[in-house]
Amino acid sequence: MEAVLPGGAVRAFPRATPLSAIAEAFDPSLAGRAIAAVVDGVEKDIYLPLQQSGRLEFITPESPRALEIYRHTTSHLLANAVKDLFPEVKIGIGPATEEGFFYDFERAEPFTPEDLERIERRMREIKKADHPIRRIEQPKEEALAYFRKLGDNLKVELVAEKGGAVVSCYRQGNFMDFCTGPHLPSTGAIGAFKLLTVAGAYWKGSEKNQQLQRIYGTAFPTEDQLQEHLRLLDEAKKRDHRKLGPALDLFSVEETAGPGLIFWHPNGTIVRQILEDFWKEEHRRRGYQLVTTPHIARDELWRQSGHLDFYKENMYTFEIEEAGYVIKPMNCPGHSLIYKSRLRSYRELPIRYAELGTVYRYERSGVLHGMMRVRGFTQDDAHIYCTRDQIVDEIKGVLDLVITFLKTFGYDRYEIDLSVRDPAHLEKYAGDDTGWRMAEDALTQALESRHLSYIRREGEAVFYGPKIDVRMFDAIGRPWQGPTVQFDFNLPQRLGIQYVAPDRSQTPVVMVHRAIYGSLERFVGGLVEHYAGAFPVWLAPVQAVVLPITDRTLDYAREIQDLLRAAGLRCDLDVRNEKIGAKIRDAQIKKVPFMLVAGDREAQSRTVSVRSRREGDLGPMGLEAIRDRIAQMDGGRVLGP
RNA sequence: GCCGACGUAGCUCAGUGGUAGAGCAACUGAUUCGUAAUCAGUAGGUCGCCGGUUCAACCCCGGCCGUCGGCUCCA
Repeated sequence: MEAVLPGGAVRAFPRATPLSAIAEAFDPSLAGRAIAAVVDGVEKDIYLPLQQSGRLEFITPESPRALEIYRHTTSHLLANAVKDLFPEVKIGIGPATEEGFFYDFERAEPFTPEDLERIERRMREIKKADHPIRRIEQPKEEALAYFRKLGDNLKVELVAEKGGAVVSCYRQGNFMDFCTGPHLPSTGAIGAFKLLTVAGAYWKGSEKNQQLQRIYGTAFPTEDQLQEHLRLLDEAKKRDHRKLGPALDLFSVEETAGPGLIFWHPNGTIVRQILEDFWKEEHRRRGYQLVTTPHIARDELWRQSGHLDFYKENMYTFEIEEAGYVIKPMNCPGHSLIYKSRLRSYRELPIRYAELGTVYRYERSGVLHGMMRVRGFTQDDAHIYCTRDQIVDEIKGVLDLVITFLKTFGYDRYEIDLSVRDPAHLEKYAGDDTGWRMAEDALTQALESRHLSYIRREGEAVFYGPKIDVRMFDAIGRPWQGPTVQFDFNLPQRLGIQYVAPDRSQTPVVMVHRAIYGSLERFVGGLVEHYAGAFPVWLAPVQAVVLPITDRTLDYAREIQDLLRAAGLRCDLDVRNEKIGAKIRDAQIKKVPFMLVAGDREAQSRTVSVRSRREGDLGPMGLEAIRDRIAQMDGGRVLGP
């Protein structure tokens, strides 16, 4: 029997040699370090024997796959501990996740933070006991009988639904769970872990089912990695826009006015307006026409568009003089009315209508989240109306726009999803087959012509058309919902959006929805976290602050402020009777990019001592020089310090 | 909406049934100072809201509102 490693190394072994022994034979440094193996592409527990010749690969704690195995095994450890402490609890599912792991439990009493501590202590005891973790393959009936006897009805349901005639379970000490594996070879092999929170979660993710208690935790091979992860969580907390936003006086949410409604303060409004101006400029340049549509409209429009059927529970409606009205939850019907206000010829296509349109949507209270998920928000919405042979160019144009924006804001890592129909259920989609194929081809072609890699997601398209979604990653690597481009085969049909073709026939138009920011609220919230509140000069609400050392230089300081203001820069002046250290500290906390210290020396030489919020003291500079430097960073949309 | 936790001064947080506290911020005064907090004083609270228990409630109980962590849903 032969084992082949990825490097090509080959060795012979007696039949049924344990994988761990093979690992050690190949490379003594792997002894006790290999946590699992991949045999001919299938993951196996490390203590299992090799039954026939094959290609082998070993998973060590450093392997990318290792994390998931550690976490999954830790989730079993969690369930094991919970069962020990609360035998009456029924266990649900317990997978590894991106950030750690969880396990769902059914229990009448809620788990308290004290329970979590007890559970964690028990987990450590079981880890210390170092029980071997062993895979058991048994007839489905036996596994069912086992969980039935324990009264673990959730598990019984799972085993019954999944698995073939023979199912695999993993046993450690007195605890056994239904699982495909692989797992670490023993509880002692488990690394560093920590339980984090408990939350409600519906059984099998459906609101119709009972709600279970989900205990979240995270786990890593080493304590250092765990600590680093906790540090990152802490860093994310410091960047939280819900904390920084009000602290930097950007926005607030007012209980009196209602949840999910954003009040943009002067500082936030500066950032917002810069985004709006930049957006308008880029759109006009690319042949978009700006439009403005009303915030309310008769319900008839929404009946025609279909929203009253499929979007009703998200819409605010009211009645005036016996007529029903809707507060707009979307801009597309309005734009389409402008299109339809007269006959359109193929000669005027494509038509691109763009609007920073404020919409209101009822969102369930539990989903609201700072500026990210709100009930009133402004979409940077545009709709492209074109013919079928224009769509590839149009999509290319949108992608170019998207890339420009991502670059400008410093989102240099992103992923693209192409969501297409579920080939198994073509009947649930609006529009004709040729249209869908053309649209999908157009999206693909455009992506490829721009050399953008993407992930094709079958069945992820919405019912009215295929789409491209961009996921952008912020400065600390977290993903954010970014730009989106969607075809719509439904609305043109429902609203009769057509153009007169060269043969004089009325032809349905192709409609594309697209947004770059998504919503100004969400985008600005994202920027706050991306920059940790330290906006680049071009976006900073205050770009520079003049700090006089004493009242003697107050007039000189005013002069500097005026000079910068005259250049169109946003410059504050700290007139408080404070020591320079205190003024600097406060400017640092407000994350002002430049501090301009003006004391007697500077007044004498008509200079300022420049301090950068990131680089500290830069020494004295001439007034015009610093003004020009800041103006250059402003105009050039420089991202640096 | 559902499960759980939380809600005390502008902010961060003490306060376990007997008249509500600190630091920072604010205000006033003194100080005029060189790269992340000068000193002193003053003011600031129907303890989220409503109801109940009690001689007495920030504290115990119930309802509601809001926030947070999730689920579900989404720009």
